[in-house]
Amino acid sequence: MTAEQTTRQERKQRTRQALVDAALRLLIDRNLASLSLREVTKEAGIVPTAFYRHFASMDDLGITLVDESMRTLRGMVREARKDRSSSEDVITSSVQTLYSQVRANEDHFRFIMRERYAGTGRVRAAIATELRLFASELAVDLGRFDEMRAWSAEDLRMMADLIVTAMLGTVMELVDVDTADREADMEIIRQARKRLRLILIGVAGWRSET
Amino acid sequence: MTAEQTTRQERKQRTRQALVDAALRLLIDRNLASLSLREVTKEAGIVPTAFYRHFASMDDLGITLVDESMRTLRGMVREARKDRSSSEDVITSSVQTLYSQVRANEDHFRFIMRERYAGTGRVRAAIATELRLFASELAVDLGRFDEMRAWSAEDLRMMADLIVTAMLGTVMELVDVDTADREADMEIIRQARKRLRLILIGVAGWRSET
DNA sequence: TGTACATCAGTGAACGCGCGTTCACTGATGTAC
DNA sequence: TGTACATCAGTGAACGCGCGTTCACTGATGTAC
Repeated sequence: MTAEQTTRQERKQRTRQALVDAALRLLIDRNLASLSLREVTKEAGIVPTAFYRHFASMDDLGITLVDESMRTLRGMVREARKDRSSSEDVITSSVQTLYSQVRANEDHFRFIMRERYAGTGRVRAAIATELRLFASELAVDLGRFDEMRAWSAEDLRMMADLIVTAMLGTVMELVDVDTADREADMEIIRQARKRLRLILIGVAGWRSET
Repeated sequence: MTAEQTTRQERKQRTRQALVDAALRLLIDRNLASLSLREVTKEAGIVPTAFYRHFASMDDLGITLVDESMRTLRGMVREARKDRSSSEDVITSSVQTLYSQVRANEDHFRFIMRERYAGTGRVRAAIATELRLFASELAVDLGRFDEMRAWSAEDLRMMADLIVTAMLGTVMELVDVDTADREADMEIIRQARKRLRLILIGVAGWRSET
């Protein structure tokens, strides 16, 4: 009734997002390779042929999903940096940030975890590249801590990989569809903290061989 | 020419194995959900309808693949126990065992890594159960070391999970199809050793909170 | 503001294809006598 | 050893279905004058 005008461009963008969201919804308990173009368009409420107005192929949509999900992941790190400066316990605040970010963007995290190894071709490669970049940034961050200022780049990188792997393990536990028991969340968080703590003790005692 | 008699039962078993092997071959760069019954039978050299003489469904074949692959994994641990007693360096011998076992059974390890998160329903559940069992056994093993005799069951379990996760990460690196550069193997092994060493330093310094 | 034309997101019919599954069958192997 | 019948792994035709993709279309929005 009010004069809200939506441009053709705006509505196209909205349909495109509807396709992305529909795909993420359908990917909750499936993987990309088993998802058909027709299913996605049906879920999004458009006709199959209209898909091509937005993506060249399902593979193309997959890349878009990687991009969008990775933006969420990077947003999490930004969030973690903020929280870290406001708290004294690095472990507790990092795990807490991880938890709230995962819960707020379950679909994105689940998609990345699932396609990381299962994905084919470009999608898998895109995730691998992004995660490598992600670990590199973390390594740089770690190098700023007093305890690790003297570490070699390689050791920092190993350390970052270990943390990323442990964190992704926690993400998987949180995002697992079969474990819908939300009361178990606190237990998962507790384990995540313990795991990080053990790694940090290892770090404190680390003397490189090389 | 020589009187080699093969029973009907033997030949049936052989065809069944041909189906399993065909599936593993096709799963090198795909996941189970995207594999069709007709593709498997074609690769195995039989007619599609004959599939049902051996498996009730593709899901059923999937469970068989999990069983067979997990037998390989358990075989690896048995091998590791043997090697360990003959060497003084636990880390070096364990990683060496892991390496040779992965290289000798690439298809099995790749299948497990891929379907661990990507798999649907029964297959995914079967892998999760087997890996949990696997970590439990490792926890018991760890409890026998002098340094960890006083550890709580929970701490031992966390420790085992951390090791399993790190090891599976190494397996994935080794088994990755995109990284066909076999000269990089030694580098992966070196990193795996470093990672384990850092974890063990953490263990040495560990004092439980609870 | 009004008109005439261009753009283009979404439609709907149609295509050929591979899919899982059914069914009646074949013919070699196994078994009973 | 020889015969008659039973078993059953593998065959091949047939089915209905959902798939990705093509194409000509519609009608609302955008643009030029």
